[in-house]
Amino acid sequence: MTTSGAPADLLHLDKQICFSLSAASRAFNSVYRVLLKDLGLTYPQYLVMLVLWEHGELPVKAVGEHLRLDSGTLSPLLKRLEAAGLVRRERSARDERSVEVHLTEEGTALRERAQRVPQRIMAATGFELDELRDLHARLDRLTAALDAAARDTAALEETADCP
Amino acid sequence: MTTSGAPADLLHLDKQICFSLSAASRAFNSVYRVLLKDLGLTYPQYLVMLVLWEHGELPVKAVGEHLRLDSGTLSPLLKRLEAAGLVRRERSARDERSVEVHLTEEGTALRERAQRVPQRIMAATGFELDELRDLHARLDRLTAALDAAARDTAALEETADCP
DNA sequence: CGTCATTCAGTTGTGCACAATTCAGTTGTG
DNA sequence: CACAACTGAATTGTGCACAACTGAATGACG
Repeated sequence: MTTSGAPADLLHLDKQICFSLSAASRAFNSVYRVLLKDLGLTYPQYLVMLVLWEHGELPVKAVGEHLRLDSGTLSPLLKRLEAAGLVRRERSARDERSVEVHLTEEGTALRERAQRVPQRIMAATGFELDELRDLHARLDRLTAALDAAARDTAALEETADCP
Repeated sequence: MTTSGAPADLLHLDKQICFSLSAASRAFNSVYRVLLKDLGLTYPQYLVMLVLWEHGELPVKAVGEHLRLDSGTLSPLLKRLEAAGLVRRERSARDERSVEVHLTEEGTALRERAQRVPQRIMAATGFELDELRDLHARLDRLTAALDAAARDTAALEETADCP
């Protein structure tokens, strides 16, 4: 595949598609930011709280697996949640390497106030529930494919010239 | 609308949907990161270059409008592109407030090597062109709705209790 | 003509994402 | 038991997103 086989059109299309994903992500982020300001949470902090509300106490590692975030992102984020009084972090007794994240009473209580967030987000999207679910499914399929491609870096490196 | 009207299910669904968007965005980012390493570009830098390749020289302001990014993000990013020798920044003669971003020869030449990126991305997604276009359209519609909602913060603040 | 609001780029500060590294704790193997 | 390999969290450094602010240049209006 030579470069001349890929017209500028493709670059233009790429701009539209990759831009629309990052724009959508930032737009979502910005709407969540407004709604979450009341709760004193950022969007990633909200995601962490959702995981904890759903599963109760979890090791940092497990939180990271649910959200695909590593310790480099989670450690400072969890410290901020702890400083805000929403969680406690405690070294696990059975494995001293592991740190368990517990909800405080305040953290548990915040769930009540968070209940109204999703509906307001849905209202802001103007999408029907079905449509959101459909989008959700597509995005997950996309993510799975991209992850597979990223994991197999070598294959990705060669797609351009080794069929 | 009371909180008891919003069952925990909605929080669970919200987790799935908002998580899948941020996950998709990060997965895309990570695949682009691999492909763009060759070109010495990050993903946002690539977006800026796409805009410049398409439109030629532009004031910083215009670049920001194309990508919905503000000067706080663009100023340091453009400095890095300048340090890499891909663009020059020059105060506009006719309006000294404005800074025009020009492609250098090197920046223009990079376009050739960028041509192959979109196809490799598409291969990584495993999506057909039509499907990507469809996703693109949905995401844009979503972004437009979210932007409208965010812009009208007051309305958003009230959706929960003031019909 | 001078003042004042606006516009544009840049800076500062906070928070997130991620790669790379560090370090303590754990586990497997000889 | 000893030692190597691994694991989990934290730290460091780079870059992006965005809010809030600064400061210079412009333009409008009295």
